[in-house]
Amino acid sequence: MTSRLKIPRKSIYRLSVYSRCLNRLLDNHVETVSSDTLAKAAGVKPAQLRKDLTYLGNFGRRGLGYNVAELWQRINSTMGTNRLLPVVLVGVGNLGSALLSYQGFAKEGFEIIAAFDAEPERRRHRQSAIPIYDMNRLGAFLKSHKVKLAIIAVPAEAAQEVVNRLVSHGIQGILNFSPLLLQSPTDVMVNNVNLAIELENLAYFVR
Amino acid sequence: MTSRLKIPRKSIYRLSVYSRCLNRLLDNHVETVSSDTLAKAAGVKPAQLRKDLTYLGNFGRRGLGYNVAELWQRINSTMGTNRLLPVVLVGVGNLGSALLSYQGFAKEGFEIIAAFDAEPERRRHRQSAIPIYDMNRLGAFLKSHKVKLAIIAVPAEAAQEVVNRLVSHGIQGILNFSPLLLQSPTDVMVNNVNLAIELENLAYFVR
DNA sequence: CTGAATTTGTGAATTTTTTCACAAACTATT
DNA sequence: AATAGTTTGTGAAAAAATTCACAAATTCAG
Ligand SMILES: NC(=O)c1ccc[n+]([C@@H]2O[C@H](COP(=O)([O-])OP(=O)(O)OC[C@H]3O[C@@H](n4cnc5c(N)ncnc54)[C@H](O)[C@@H]3O)[C@@H](O)[C@H]2O)c1
Ligand SMILES: NC(=O)c1ccc[n+]([C@@H]2O[C@H](COP(=O)([O-])OP(=O)(O)OC[C@H]3O[C@@H](n4cnc5c(N)ncnc54)[C@H](O)[C@@H]3O)[C@@H](O)[C@H]2O)c1
Repeated sequence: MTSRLKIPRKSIYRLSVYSRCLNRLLDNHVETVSSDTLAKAAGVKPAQLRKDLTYLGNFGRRGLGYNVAELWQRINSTMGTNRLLPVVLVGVGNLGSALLSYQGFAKEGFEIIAAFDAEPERRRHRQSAIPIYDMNRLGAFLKSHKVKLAIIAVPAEAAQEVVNRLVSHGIQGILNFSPLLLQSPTDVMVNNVNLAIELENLAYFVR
Repeated sequence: MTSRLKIPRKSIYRLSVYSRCLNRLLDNHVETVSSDTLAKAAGVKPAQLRKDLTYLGNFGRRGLGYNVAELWQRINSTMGTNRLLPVVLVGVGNLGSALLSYQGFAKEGFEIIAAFDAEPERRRHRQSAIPIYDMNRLGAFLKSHKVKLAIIAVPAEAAQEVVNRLVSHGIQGILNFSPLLLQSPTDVMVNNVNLAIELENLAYFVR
């Protein structure tokens, strides 16, 4: 299938997981993998894995399994994770600083190319190759660089205003850490990471 | 319904969201709210909100809506978020430090009562009311305090080993930040927070 | 080359989740 | 107390997601 088939959101999440499992197989120089083995590693049922993969075409070999390198390649080109994607960060407080100094993003396909804060001077002591700018430079920066994704780690009170500014400057995807439901146009996607809700969920099922 | 009905996982997540919306209504001294209004605030359809609430019993008033205080009370007692829940943190690096200094958890019903790190002395300079212990004190601590939940923010290489230790000392719910799928007994619940996967997801749907 | 053993790909069946749509219950107004 | 207007609660319908189960394709051992 060369046409761009609509892949369900949940499948996209799982494809990311599969890709990470494949990384480890590649590291171990494993050449082929069956849906059974890969599914176990990814924590899903084999039939689901196979169904997910049909969105990318048919390229498994019956009786043998999938070629690890090819599968990896297919998933990553579908997900667009072949190239390093630029991201901006807004809010360099406790959490933002941790994100800034995190080396893992590069390995996972992302690069925070700049950070912004209402009080950048307070943040200057943090040594880092990534520049931290004042918020008044946000518009110009987003205009000159073609960034589509942003992470916001500002206090809840400021989050909606920051979203509005990001949206007005063309940001299309936002990862939000503030524990607040943010309003945004339908063509701008906001993914929320709410640690308290995750903990609450654990607490409920634990008893 | 007084019997403990099984509430679906997705409903539990949404109940957490509703609870947060209700907090704001309480702050504003709003007394009643309709499913329509609350659903809009929570970003769901009214029918879904009502269906979710039926797991808690019937206590809306037709023609009027729900009493905000009562609804809040019912959700929170179902979720067990009336009392402050103790949590331990393992790994006080960049991310763990941010979590430790986060004041927001208390407001959301959780309290990090202790942190553990393989190199606690490196972490001592961080001033905080929360003690940071060496890993060899983990077992004794978990035995004396009755903690069921843990957050792990250690490097990926160490994550599985930490899970094993936590599980062996009776931890039943784990919030995992390492970008790795961890093995655990079926009666121990692990929720993963994987920022790279969230970003990848955004990136895909943004283009 | 043969036959047993694997493993994919996928329609169909099943399960889960969401949405619809409306009677019943209540409010508010006059 | 009658009427008009809301809003819940919920079966039933629809949609979405998962799982089953098996024919077809291929491998592999001898
Ligand atoms: N720290 C955590 O572990 C943690 C955990 C869960 C959720 N969160 C959420 O993440 C967000 C950040 O938390 P934090 O602990 O890093 O907070 P923080 O107060 O340490 O940092 C917030 C930063 O945002 C900057 N800021 C404030 N208003 C701004 C604006 N209008 N524009 C740009 N920058 C602005 C501040 O200068 C500060 O540097 C909060 O919404 C918090 O609720 C944090
Ligand atoms: N920092 C981020 O923004 C970020 C973002 C996404 C994911 N993560 C993940 O979160 C985890 C922590 O990230 P980080 O940046 O804070 O790492 P870090 O290296 O700054 O901190 C890790 C801490 O864990 C401690 N540690 C190591 N081995 C241990 C063990 N066996 N037992 C107990 N403690 C041990 C170390 O002493 C250190 O203090 C990693 O798995 C990382 O991939 C971090």
